Amino acid sequence: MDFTNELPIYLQIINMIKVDIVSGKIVKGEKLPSTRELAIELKVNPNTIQRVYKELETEEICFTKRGMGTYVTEEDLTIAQLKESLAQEKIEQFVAGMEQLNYTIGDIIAKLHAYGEGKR
Amino acid sequence: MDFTNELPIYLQIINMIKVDIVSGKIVKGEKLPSTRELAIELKVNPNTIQRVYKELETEEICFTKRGMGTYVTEEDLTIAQLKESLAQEKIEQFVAGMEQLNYTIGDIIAKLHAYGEGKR
Amino acid sequence: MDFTNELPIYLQIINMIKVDIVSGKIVKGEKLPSTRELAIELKVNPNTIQRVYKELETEEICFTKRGMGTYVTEEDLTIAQLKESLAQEKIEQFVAGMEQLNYTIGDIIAKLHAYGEGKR
Amino acid sequence: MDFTNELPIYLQIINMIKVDIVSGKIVKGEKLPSTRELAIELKVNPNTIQRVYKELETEEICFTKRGMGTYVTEEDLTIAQLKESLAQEKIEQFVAGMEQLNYTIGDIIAKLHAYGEGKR
DNA sequence: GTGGTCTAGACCACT
DNA sequence: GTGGTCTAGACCACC
Repeated sequence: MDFTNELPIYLQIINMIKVDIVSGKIVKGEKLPSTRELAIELKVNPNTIQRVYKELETEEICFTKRGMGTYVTEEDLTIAQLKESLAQEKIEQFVAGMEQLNYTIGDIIAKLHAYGEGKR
Repeated sequence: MDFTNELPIYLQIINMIKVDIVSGKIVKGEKLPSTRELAIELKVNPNTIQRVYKELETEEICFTKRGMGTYVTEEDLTIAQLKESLAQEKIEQFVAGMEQLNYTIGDIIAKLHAYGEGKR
Repeated sequence: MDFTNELPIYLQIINMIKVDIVSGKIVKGEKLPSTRELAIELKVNPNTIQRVYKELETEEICFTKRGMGTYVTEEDLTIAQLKESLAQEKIEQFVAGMEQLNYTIGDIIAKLHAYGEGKR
Repeated sequence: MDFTNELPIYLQIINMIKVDIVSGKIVKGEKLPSTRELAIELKVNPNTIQRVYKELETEEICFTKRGMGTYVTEEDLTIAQLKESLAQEKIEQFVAGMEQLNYTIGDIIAKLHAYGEGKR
């Protein structure tokens, strides 16, 4: 795990954790590593992880038990919404990029069908 | 125009020019700015632009007339192939990202349909 | 201005600014002091003010122009909602405290009427 | 029970006991815990409780029987006055806070009516 | 000059 | 041990 300079480290870590939650690599209710642990693992300052966890908490993706640690929300709905919003973001970026190349949505869907056939 | 550090600047410029060609912002046969001109415009070292033009020539997307400048290819087919390869790259990245979120290709196509409906 | 230890300093500052906005001491669109300025004025670390401004921004009470400063939102509605929520919070605390003393809401209103008369 | 640093601990305890008396949680004539007992329960120095009881005696809210302990006054009037003064204090703080938000007494009463309706 | 990010290290409250 | 807050000081991008 290393960090490109384009995006703030803390946002990259947030995104990484979100993907892990949505993909099921981290399940609902699971305890996240302690701030110090994760800081060492990712070779960043504990304050950076602290910021990550705090942001995830204000987005209600995680919650905290004082003195116990930080945990992924128990709410399936929240996780489902998170998945939706991450997907929506990717779709918008993708479609915008393709439209820049003069593809219409119809074109894009056609190409995806072809791509799906190709992989089979 | 500014450059993120993730990708070498020259690759970012190459990509920018490719998109402009495919999208029709720069048309076939059109003259590109001189290396010095473009270097100043993008606040970049002229050598970087040299490298860009050389690479575009190697890919047969541009050609150079000695003493006259660098021009976009006249070949529609080359441009069409370029468009294809750029699109293919975007698709692969997009699908990979969505699969990381546990979406299948079928899911993705369905969501794109919905997205297309939503924009109409 | 000094800070009691009960509440984190940054929350106290946030609240102070919110009250100033709601009361009209700071008007919509107005520029807030720079992080460094306010830090010196309140004898606090600039990072603490940074945290304050960031939080106010995520609550959409302020917005930031990079290199220009932090400004109060232009949205009257947001400010009105802020006023509502601050008032609501105070009311709930007050009523809870009074109910602890065995006053009903009816009692409370009666006492407030009397208090209003008394001040006149 | 824990104590914020804003107010001297002994004043916080005094207030806690006053509320318990006014709310009826402790009834008139009832014996209060011994200083040592209460000190242990609240994890506080016994001298602090001594001071609390002494102050409550000065205010004639409690009285002491040598060798028997400290008791809540038998006077209904004293308790009623205590209730009044606690309520008055809360009202003043509340109204001051609301006026800081540009609410008039009329506004406040209207909002309390609405709040009462909402809870019903 | 402005805000934004990050590190280093400290102290606190809670379990 | 956990997270929460705060200070000090650094470097960056933008204006």
